[in-house]
Amino acid sequence: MVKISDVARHAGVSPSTVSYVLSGKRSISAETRERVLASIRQLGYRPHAGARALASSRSNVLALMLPLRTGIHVPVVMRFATAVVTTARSFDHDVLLLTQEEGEEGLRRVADSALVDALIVMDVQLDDPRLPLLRSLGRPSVLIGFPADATDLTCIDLDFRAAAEACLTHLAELGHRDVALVGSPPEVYARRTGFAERVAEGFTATAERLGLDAGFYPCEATVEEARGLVARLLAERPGLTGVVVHNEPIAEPLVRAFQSAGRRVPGDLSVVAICPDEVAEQAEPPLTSVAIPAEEVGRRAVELLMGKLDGESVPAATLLPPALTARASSAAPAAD
Amino acid sequence: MVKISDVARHAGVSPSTVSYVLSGKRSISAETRERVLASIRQLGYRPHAGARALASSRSNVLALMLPLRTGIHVPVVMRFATAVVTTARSFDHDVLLLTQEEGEEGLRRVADSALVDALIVMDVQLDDPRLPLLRSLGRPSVLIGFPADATDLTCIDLDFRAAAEACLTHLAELGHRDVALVGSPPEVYARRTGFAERVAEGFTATAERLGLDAGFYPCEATVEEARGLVARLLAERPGLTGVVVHNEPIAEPLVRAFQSAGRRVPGDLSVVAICPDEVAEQAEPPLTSVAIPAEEVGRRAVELLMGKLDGESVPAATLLPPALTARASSAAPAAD
DNA sequence: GTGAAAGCGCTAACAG
DNA sequence: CTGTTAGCGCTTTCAC
Repeated sequence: MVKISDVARHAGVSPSTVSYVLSGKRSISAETRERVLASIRQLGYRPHAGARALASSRSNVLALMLPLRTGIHVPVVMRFATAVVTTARSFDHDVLLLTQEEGEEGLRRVADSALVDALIVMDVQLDDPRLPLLRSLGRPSVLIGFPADATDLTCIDLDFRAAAEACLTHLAELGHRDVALVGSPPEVYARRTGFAERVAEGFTATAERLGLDAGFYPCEATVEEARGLVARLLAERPGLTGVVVHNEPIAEPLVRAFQSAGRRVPGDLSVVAICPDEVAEQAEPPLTSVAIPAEEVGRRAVELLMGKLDGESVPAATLLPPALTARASSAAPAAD
Repeated sequence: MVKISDVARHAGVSPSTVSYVLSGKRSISAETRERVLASIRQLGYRPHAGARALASSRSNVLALMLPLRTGIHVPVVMRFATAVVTTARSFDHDVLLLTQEEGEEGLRRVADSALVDALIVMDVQLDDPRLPLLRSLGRPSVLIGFPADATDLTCIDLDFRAAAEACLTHLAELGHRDVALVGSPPEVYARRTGFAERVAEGFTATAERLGLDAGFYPCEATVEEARGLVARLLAERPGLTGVVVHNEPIAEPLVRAFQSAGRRVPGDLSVVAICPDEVAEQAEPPLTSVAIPAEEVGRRAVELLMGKLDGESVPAATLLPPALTARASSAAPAAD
């Protein structure tokens, strides 16, 4: 293994000079720098990560804890992860993958052992058991999602309340008066997942403000449950003309079920989804939707973390504004 | 930060004794061990990962390089990843996430800097540019998938050739004589992905052996392409009664398209898929399928790697036998 | 069964 | 602008 002293000898300088060339923490004459860089290249030198972490108390590794539980849409998680890794690399950091199952103990382990410098956690519950730990860890962290009490924490997410509002406003502007929210599976609400609740709140509040007839229906993410719910909706709410879906896997099955029941989409029933753009675009018909900006959330989570690592003060809360894209699944309701 | 010398002082022993208690590399009297462990617990001691890596030249971290390109089914990738992380943890290792985009340079970086002890790479092409690097890296690696030339490499995967054979044998035993393979998108074959080619080979060879009429049809993973292909199949192969699908996203759309064209499944047309069990179970009708054992592949990849790290000699090739589960999408062809 | 001490390879004062 | 040197916290000989 080639080490810093080998490079130093080869370039005719001291080890510290090599170190400073690499870190840029003090100015080096152009010629020495070039000579050192040439030696580094020739010898194929790579600083030893462990030695560097020991000497500098910086590992240049971030922890990313991902959810792998039910009710979470996997492709969205992967897109977050990709954005996090890619952005971390652009800051010369690597990413250590933790599963949600590792819980608080996992976070403590990688933080206390100095394996990572900072942490990103996804799928934050309103009353998440990891919160006290993250506050006391002594290492920067960023939460993707908002807990009930975010004191002393840095959070980022799509503004789900505004997203629900945008969906409903869109339907109301088209003239819909009787609307329903088809939500995530009941277990998601049971464990008090922030984004799911915020959608429900935003929906309810906006419906009230706009004076709409509104109902809220959590739903398992299976085709059968979607069919069952459609049957129920048709029976219970004969005047229903607008549906907001916040449950990726069943968005399309739901449309299918309405069509099987003889309802045209968007002729008789308009559907608006909160889901990734690809899901909305691939659907038949393409769905009007508010996108979940996974890439942007992941990228900005890392940027926030880097700011904190550099000692900057960063905003405690970042709510990304929703963007609604009108597609073929929504239109004015048929005149009675 | 509490360090090993703090623990040593607290327990009234030397640092080396603490180290040996933790590593178990030499025998310690029961009483000292208990005393040391108590001190560790009381002080909340965690060995510094970097210091440990520096002193032992072992980081206890594995690199996992995941594909994020088109034509790959994301949920399957996530299940691999989960299995890898979970298994790695059971061996007291962590997992560093790399994206395929980082390529050879990324692998070299984490290996040469001693950030990781060993590497797992997925989505191996038949002629993968990372192969020479992996051979010369001086660190153990395991490939998920088989390249054309696996000399000096350790590989594991489902036996895709046998999987195709199992599908076709199943159809043949039911009495089908005119069959088709609906394959992955053309780009997957263009970049010579091993598993896709092996399915095609296994299909072709088995069809020949069994004397079946057989055709091979790569297909983009979109609903339109699936519909287009069905139209083509109905026109070109009027006698077709059995289809093997190796393309998760369009398995169900394909069935839908056949049904729209008036073909009953499995009455007129039997469908067998190579896909994860959940996809097969969720489909309507549930699909007879050969499962992709993501969990087992991920777990065993880590086990192989651990064996190599321990200096054991492990099998160079591990081909997991396919398991076909008969479901509602296959039956004997209608009598003419 | 336990301790002392020499590094592991790098960074960051300190010194000039 | 550059060099010298003292650690960073741990593992592992060597010694008893």
